[in-house]
Amino acid sequence: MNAITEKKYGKTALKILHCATDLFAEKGFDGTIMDELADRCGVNKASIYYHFNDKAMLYEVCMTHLFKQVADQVISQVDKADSAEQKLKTFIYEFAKGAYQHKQMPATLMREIAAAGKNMPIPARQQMQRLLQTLKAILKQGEQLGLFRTVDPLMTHFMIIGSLSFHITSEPMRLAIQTETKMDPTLDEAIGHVSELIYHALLNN
Amino acid sequence: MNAITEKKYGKTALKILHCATDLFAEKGFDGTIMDELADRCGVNKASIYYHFNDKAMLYEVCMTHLFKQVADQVISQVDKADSAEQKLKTFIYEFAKGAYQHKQMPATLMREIAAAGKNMPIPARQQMQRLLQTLKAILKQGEQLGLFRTVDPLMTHFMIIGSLSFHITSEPMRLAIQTETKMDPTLDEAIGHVSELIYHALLNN
Amino acid sequence: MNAITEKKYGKTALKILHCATDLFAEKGFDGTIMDELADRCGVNKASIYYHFNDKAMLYEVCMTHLFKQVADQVISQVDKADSAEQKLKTFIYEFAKGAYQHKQMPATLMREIAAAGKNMPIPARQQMQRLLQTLKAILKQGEQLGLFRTVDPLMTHFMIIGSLSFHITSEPMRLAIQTETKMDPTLDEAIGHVSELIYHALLNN
Amino acid sequence: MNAITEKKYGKTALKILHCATDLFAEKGFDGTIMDELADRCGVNKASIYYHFNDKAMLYEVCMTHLFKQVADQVISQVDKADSAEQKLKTFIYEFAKGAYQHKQMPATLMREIAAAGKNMPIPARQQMQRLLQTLKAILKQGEQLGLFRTVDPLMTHFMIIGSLSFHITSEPMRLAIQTETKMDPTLDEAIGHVSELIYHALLNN
DNA sequence: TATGAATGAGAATTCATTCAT
DNA sequence: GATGAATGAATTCTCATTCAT
Repeated sequence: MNAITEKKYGKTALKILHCATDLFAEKGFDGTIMDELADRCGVNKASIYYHFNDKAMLYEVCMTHLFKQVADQVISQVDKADSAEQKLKTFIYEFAKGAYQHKQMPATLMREIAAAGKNMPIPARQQMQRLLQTLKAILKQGEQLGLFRTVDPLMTHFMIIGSLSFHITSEPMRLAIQTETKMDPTLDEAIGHVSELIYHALLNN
Repeated sequence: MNAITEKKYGKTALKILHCATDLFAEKGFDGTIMDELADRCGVNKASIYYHFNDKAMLYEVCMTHLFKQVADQVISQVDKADSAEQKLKTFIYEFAKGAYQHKQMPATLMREIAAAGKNMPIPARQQMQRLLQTLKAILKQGEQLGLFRTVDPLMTHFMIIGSLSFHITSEPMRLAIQTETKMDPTLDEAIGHVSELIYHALLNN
Repeated sequence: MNAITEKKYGKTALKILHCATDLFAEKGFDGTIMDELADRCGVNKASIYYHFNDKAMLYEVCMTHLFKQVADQVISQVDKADSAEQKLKTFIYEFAKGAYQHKQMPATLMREIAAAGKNMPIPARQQMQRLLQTLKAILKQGEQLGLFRTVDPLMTHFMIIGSLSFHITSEPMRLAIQTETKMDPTLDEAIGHVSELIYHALLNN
Repeated sequence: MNAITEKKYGKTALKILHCATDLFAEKGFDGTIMDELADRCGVNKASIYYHFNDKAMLYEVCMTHLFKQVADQVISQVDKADSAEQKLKTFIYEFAKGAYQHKQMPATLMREIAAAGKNMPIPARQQMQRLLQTLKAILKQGEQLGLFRTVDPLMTHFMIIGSLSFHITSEPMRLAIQTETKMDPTLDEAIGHVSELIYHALLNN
């Protein structure tokens, strides 16, 4: 049971939340139109305002839940891993999986970063901070053990989430572009490739 | 002399084009307001419509020129390099430099990829294709020489532009976040780090 | 209860429809300004767009209802008449009366014919077709009985609606021009004169 | 040599005048856009303002010339006719011919009458007055000689110009409507029919 | 809670007209 | 006289938000 499906939201509110998360990811905050949202979820427009105060608030709730889901998942799995090496692999893998499963997240993240985070709701931003802190700890530990090259953690963080976000979000474009009728790799293969690539980049030697 | 400053556009049109490119990168297509644009460039709003037919057309011209500049620069430098290894390094380095110098480009690219390319003007998209083709050729050559690991070129392409776009675009956020008062690396250092990281990921062994 | 006042339209929509029909007749499609319309009916401009999608759609609804009203009235009365002679008289008289009562109709008709019907909404045009078919049937019947001269029905149709439209629509001009202070004939007198004139023109001998 | 082709207008001005007359007839004053006009005559927009002060002035010149041409032709021919009967026939015939040859005239007339003459430039209106006075004289004479029925001259005037204007202007619509592939009558046949019809209506007995 | 209707404040676009050359 | 560029004042249409029921 994820954050959004929890207690406090009724059936209508949940419908709104899900459609809104999709729509915001698809069109961005400015490109999302409340009428269209209402149509999409088959809910009266005024209902949206009844359940969420306004567009900005709705955005905040959507984004916070979206980012929290992924952050929670990544962090909880990382915590279970033993070695720095395993933790790093887990971090990459779980972030990739979370982003794959919640494609609205990398899409939104890209828009927000493009906008220099000016529209990113604070609570959503905090979720990204949690992930960054987690990575920092892993890198520090691995570095101290001589496993990883010494890298700037922030730069590394953005490389990981950047590579994966681009990779995942560009899937529809890739399929459209691909002239050779080569099948796109499966979810796990793709994640595997990308995370290996990144992991490779960080590894000492 | 880059594409935009060429003949064909007068002083006013150029002013509009430059401001618009900035504004679109900053706020996205939907977030950009024509009144604000007119104000920014100190031009009458109707003038914008005189020179460019509408917002969409203006966007197309801006984006095409923006992407063409970077693509031209990358490709021309890659062509000058000798070995596959040097070409790859050049590709990464020049893309990074171009994106650094034209920060509107990675920002826009991120928004467009987030929108699954649905708003990306065709001519701008073609510039990205040129870059992809260039990388493909490099990877093929390097692979045949046994220098590079066998990687999916599309995936690799997105990793390179994804990492760098995130890195460059997140600069303001990084500066804001950075609690420790550590100086941000200089342009060349930053580019160097990131490109080395990526290069490392692709290298055999 | 006429077509416009029927169910389907609420109070506000009806107000808009009535004012718009007047304004379109007065100023034509291009001369009608939405702000002015909003002011005239004391309704917010956005309400117009809420009820009718855009200016063109509003025009279509207005015109269709306007022409339908007159066509319905004419045709239902013609159906009640017995002889071809009576039917022709009824046709002319009822069209004249309808046009007199709904002066927006001849005015609009004139503009539309002047524009070669290029802006006439299809459903409104169909109402004119119904009238033409009705007249055709009358003329055919009267001709077969040897009552009417053999005339081109289309030409006759345009003569009837042309004469009456000009007559009715020119009323304000006539009143303005008329130097001699002769009272304008009453509604029925005027209709009587004109329709007699036309009737005369068609009659055998 | 008609009024427009006379001395005072150069080649460019004449081109503008002709195109403008067409365009005004086609789209009306409000529907005519100066850019479109400039395009149509292949003349720079500023040139139009150089030759004619503004849109209203251009309209006045066009309309005055247009209406004067027809009025002159009708009146000069009527003057040549002997009997009241001949004069009436000539009036109808020449008006029809003039309107046929200058189709912009009936089209404009219809729009102007629909607008209750509110936009009709004074000089153009005066041309219509000249025609009306001519008809009045004819009718009076014919009436006194017992040839014509006693009819309201204004009403009669509008019937004549109304019938003919509708007939002439509706030609494209008639051709479009005509399901039976019956040829449209030739110019003279059509004029003959309509004028006979009208003449019939006025004749005593 | 839900909904159709309403609305003020925009935002895109158009258009007659003017200006500088 | 001619022309490309510029512009202020509309004008159409949109959209987040609120209201009444």
